[in-house]
Amino acid sequence: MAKPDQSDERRGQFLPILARAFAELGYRRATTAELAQRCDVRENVLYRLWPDKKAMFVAAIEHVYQLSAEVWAKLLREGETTASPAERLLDYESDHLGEFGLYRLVFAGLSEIDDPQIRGALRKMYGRFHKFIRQQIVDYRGAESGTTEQEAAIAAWAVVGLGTVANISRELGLITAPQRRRLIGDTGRLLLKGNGE
Amino acid sequence: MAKPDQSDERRGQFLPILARAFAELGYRRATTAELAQRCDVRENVLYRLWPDKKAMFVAAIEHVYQLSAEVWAKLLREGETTASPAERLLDYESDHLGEFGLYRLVFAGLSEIDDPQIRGALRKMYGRFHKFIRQQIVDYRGAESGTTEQEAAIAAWAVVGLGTVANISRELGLITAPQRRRLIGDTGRLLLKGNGE
DNA sequence: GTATGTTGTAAGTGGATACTTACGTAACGG
DNA sequence: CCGTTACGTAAGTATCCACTTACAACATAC
Repeated sequence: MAKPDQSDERRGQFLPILARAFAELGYRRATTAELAQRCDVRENVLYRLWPDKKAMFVAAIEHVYQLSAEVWAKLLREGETTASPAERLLDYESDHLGEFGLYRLVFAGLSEIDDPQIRGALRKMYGRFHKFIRQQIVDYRGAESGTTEQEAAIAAWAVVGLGTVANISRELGLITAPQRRRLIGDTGRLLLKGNGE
Repeated sequence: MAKPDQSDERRGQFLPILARAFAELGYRRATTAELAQRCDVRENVLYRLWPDKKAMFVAAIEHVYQLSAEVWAKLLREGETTASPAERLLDYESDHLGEFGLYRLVFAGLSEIDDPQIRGALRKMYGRFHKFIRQQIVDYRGAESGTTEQEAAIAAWAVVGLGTVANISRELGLITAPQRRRLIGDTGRLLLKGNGE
């Protein structure tokens, strides 16, 4: 009887813009007025698509994680024989670390960590990220290495820490690009292998 | 001619309270009204001690870093012979990780990273933290190991990442206390040793 | 004692901000 | 073609917050 609901399409259209705004400005400074302006609409248009600002932020985190996950999955599928999948991931991130601004969204979220919804979104995101890396470690080491789930999980957290500190030190201008590449590439391989037995 | 200026004492008295407030609430949500209430004074009393809210935050970061640094220095001085200083630090942090809330202040600061003053304070803090750890690594490995400054610096960043991710995953409830201890203790030792040669 | 500067109390201000309401318009289905 | 519903624009509101101002009480140096 009336115009068909195109809310989903519009959400998909605005999400990259919202994600970029939150990544650039942080949660508080990304005001709803600013968000609307960047989307080239009025504020209430955004409020028709999401119940509140928090929901926009949570959706942005989801969106950016999906983007990263797709890139990694593609990287794993396009199997070159020169290196193991895990090493290919490391080499890729050595050069493209955080290109979607995922970490800046995480930083923005961490300062709102007391909010249950934001906390939940971060938990989910970190949980999936960690699980993905842990699987890569298990695959890399192979069944005969005797690596326990526990050991792989801990090594995976260390790798996540590597990515996090690489982003922080880059944001603060405390590390050069070659150092960052060595940090991820070399230290990443060290963590990948583990302590040998 | 008048009352002597006791500003320094008062700043010292308020700083721990401010640091705790910023750590608990984050930068934006720690309003000046809240800060004043926790210090049991009016807002303008704080504004007589610091020019603005940013200066209070920067001072809080300094304060908390000093606290942590003093604890570590004491730990190094009280030399037990059972383990190397670096290992003692790791073991200590395995149990007392982030007890002064330094990381929560860092998270609060990271979302305000575009502000030059806050960025500067974080830079300084991270720089000194990293330098301290790097020195521990150099001392641990010894001159005969052939470890370059570069290698020690990169390993030190990895250790900082370990602490960072340990705090994040703890905040998000994604890691248990024993796992955290192994993450810092075991993986910390792996990074301390490096790749063997 | 008194001039001088410090400390405490109380109230306020200007601006920002998340979110809402009201209303005109246009597109689709029957 | 017409009723229903989505969509766009504009204005508004209530609240919050960093920071200020005005002023009284008080302690010290001389």
